Amino acid sequence: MGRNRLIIKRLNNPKARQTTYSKRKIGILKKAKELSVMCDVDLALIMFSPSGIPTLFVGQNKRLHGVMERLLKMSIENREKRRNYTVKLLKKMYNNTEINPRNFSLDKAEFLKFQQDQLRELNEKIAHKTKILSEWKNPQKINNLNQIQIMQNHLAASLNNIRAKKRELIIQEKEQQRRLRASQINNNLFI
Amino acid sequence: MGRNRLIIKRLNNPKARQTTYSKRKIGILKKAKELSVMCDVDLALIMFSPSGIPTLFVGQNKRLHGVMERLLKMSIENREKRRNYTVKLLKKMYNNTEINPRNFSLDKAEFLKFQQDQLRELNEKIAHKTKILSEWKNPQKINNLNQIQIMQNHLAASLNNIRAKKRELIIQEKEQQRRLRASQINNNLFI
DNA sequence: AACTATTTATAAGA
DNA sequence: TTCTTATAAATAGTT
Repeated sequence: MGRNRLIIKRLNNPKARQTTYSKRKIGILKKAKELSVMCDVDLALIMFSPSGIPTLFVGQNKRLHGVMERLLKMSIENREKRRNYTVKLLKKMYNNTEINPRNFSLDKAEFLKFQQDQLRELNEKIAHKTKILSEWKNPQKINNLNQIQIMQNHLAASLNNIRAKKRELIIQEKEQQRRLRASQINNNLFI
Repeated sequence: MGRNRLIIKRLNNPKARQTTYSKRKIGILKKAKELSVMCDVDLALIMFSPSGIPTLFVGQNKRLHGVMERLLKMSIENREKRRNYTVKLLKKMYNNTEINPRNFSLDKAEFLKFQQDQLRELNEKIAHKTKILSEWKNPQKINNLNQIQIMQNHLAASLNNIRAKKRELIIQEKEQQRRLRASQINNNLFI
């Protein structure tokens, strides 16, 4: 394209490489955007520049978004941490039985099923917590008189507690300001 | 481009959308390949066609490969079809250079990893919800004065709401009892 | 960062 | 889908 026809191979001149990257990056991002809009396509594009700066485009669907963003943030050192986290999680799932992370491919089929159960269970937990949270945020939605009484008592207690905490924090803040002023006065003595 | 200038917006005609996707997909894959080769760039591109068929390109560095493959597993049941399709497409792009299909195969072990990621994500969500819930249950644990004020207002409002709801429920209950008595009296007339 | 001669991509038609 | 071709768009080299 342009003044010359290029053969597609690695540009050896670093300056030319960077320049071409800058230009073509804009080009391909535009293409990605056009494609995702015109054809209503779920699309993700991620690039790491020659100098290591990442560029990300995600079109339409947000399901890809989280994954891509995590990928983007994931630096090499995090990757190790992440692996350790996964191993820890697996251990937990196996009731703290010691497992060799390199060996858990033995009973794949069964483990797959086990994981599916775990996923289902976690999803149920989330749904439950979401429900409870919504009751805390909008307690008037509760329809049972006993539960309402319990919640009312709790809310009243919480309100008292939080007021106390607030007073405490305000006193702390004033005390801090007093000390600050005192130290400033002391400093002035030595000027 | 081509015979006409198009405005970049969603093509409403499904046939045109599919056709344009087919053409532009080849185009953007070529661009991705060129960019990754010429500029020695780590690049990944994933698309889901209007009909749901995923296409993947990963350039240069293999680091991205695993993550991108896991993305593809979102529709693991279409695996064989997709694999053949992608290989065919790539062969075409690269002048029938042989491609090792192994690079595009997705097996149980990899799906397992994908599930692990999902598990991790769900666990993070649960942890987050648990934290928020604990703040609702014990608001005095919050240590930020602004947040405390917000929470206090919310608690006070909730308390009012729940008291109103309680009164409402009590009135409803009394009304119900009154009706019950009334109907019993009516019934007695016919005994 | 702009320009422009050329190459490349692609919309429409077959 | 595939090919053809007129035309729009991208971009290599230059300033």
